[in-house]
Amino acid sequence: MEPVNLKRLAQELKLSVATVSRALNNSSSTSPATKARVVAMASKLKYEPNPHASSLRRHTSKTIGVILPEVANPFFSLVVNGIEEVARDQNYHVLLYLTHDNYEREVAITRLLVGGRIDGVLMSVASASQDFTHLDLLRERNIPTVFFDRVYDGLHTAQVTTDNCDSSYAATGHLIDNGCRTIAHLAVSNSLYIGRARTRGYAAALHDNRIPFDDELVRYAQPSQRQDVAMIQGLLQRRPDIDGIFASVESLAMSSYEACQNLGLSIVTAIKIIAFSNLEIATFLSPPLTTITNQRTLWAKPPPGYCLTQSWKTRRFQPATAWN
Amino acid sequence: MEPVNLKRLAQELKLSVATVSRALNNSSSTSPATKARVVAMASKLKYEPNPHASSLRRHTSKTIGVILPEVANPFFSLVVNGIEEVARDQNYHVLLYLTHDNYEREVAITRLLVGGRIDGVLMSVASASQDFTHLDLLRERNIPTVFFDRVYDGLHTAQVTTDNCDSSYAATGHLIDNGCRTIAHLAVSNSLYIGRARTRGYAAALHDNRIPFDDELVRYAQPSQRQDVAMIQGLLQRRPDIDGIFASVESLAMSSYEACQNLGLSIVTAIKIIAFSNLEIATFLSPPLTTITNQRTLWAKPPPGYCLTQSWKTRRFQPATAWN
DNA sequence: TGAATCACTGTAAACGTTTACGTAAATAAA
DNA sequence: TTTATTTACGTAAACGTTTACAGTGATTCA
Repeated sequence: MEPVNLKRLAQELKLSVATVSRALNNSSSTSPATKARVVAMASKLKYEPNPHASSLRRHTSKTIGVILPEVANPFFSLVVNGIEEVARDQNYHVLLYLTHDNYEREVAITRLLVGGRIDGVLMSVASASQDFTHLDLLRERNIPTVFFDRVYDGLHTAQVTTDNCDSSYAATGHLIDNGCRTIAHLAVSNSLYIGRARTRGYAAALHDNRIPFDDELVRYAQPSQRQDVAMIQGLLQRRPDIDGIFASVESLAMSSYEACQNLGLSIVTAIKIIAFSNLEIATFLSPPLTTITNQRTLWAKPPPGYCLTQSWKTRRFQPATAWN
Repeated sequence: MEPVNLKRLAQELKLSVATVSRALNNSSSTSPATKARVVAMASKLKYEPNPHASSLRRHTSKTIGVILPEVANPFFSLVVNGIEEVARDQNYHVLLYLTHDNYEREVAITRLLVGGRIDGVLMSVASASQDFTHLDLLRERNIPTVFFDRVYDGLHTAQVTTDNCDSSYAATGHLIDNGCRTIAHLAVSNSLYIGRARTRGYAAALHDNRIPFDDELVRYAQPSQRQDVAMIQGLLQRRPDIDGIFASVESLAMSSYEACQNLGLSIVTAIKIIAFSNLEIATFLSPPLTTITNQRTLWAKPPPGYCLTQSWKTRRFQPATAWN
């Protein structure tokens, strides 16, 4: 079985490979007649160009790499959906890599991508990352990079993020307005800009309401969900005065639900929970979870240059809960 | 700025390109001394091989294409997680494509992949597909293909699926055992094997319990979630005798929750709902949703040849609900 | 000593495309 | 008609890697 490539088409049509190639890329200097013959034969033999040959020659792959912590998470699911959709519309391909918040994995993946496999990178940094030198390689090799959500502010590139500090301030304030006085903050990482921003908003809200900042109340995500639950249970047992939880990611909210259930603590009555989340079915949770939702924003056109910070709008307090 | 490729390394080391290539692929016939020199220089210059050149030459890309209806869905999220993990372990790359259950999209994507971009395809067929000729192209071009969950039984390849008929029989039986007599079945598609199998199990359970099969009670998913809710509301209003719903996918269960809420119908008391679902937080739903869970199975080794049907285990009735 | 083997390296072709350049015929301008 | 221009196509090189093959010393064996 002969392969279907340009050479094959050329033989079949008694033309040169170059002419066939030009005809298919509807270059200007090809006669309409042969162009028609070529496309007819191409569709007859179901010709599909070999992308590796083309990428090698053109130095572009029409492929973008997407590096995420995980995909089993409503927020990142939405992100992947959006990325794939836009990519497909532009005839781009999406290579997906998951770090599972593992630093070594992130480094290994980044290294893989600098060989020319992709034309650009979309990335949400792993929360376990402390050292970001591996990301500098992306700029050294001139690979356009956009950070989103969990951004790395060290590299001077485009980034897409929410107004984390502001939203966290509002979320914490919302708990305070509803009577909470001892509010735990469950954070992802303090080496990431996003983590620091959310903690900053939390602290600012406490300060403006004359509530002392208590270091013991700020806890960080563990490597596994199981450990998260244990950590939260421990915290709630050590500090029975806690009457509010501000979770900076959805999974920590769910772990809080589980911890409260295990301890027999009534959510809403005893402890109110608010979280950054994109869970569509938050209303059907028992009790409904108050969420801060990252709204999807569409870029009408690419940003001018690569050093712009675009932020998501966040819609606050979605949906209505039992206590607000 | 000179590019970092084999030629560059060869110049730097005063060796031929071939020797450098052999040293890096630790071929047998290279002296340990030069091999060491080469890898040292490669890591110094942060050399990464160009995958397109390599793929072109080797006729393999170490890349698999994954074609899914969507990713914003706990089941497919889990699937993507698993695929990416195994792929990364084997040094493979994952190209992700989403069909959004759109037939034309699926055809277009399939065509894209036959040009040699990928070494194999993992696919869950779009529910809107009626015609499967586009999939035959995959076999014509000898592209290894594995269908999962929403399988296409026309092509004689490996497929991974749940014991749909059996699980549906059990799920429907579970509703009947709990007193339901008028059970609606919300299905995805009847052109897909999976859809037919699930409906078959539903019908068999009715039959074995001497409940007549009622065509009006079998409804199919609509293009949008909003329309699903409207469809279910319509059904429930037309047929107030419905006391059970068997949803063949999670989103239809969630739409049922919404429909019941809109109509003021009490789930559990008035209507019991059971669904295929991988929603981890199903217990936290109000009321908890009874689910049939697709358990993840690991293939210890690839199947012998490509015409084996491997099935998932399904764990039934997870988690415990208020009514069972 | 000569032939045979071995370890290592270089030469060159190939993978399938794209594209600068050359060339021939056809057309336009003189 | 001759000359310039255009149109359409072919030739060949390039992209970066792999690999069959050949070549070169060095070592081994007879």
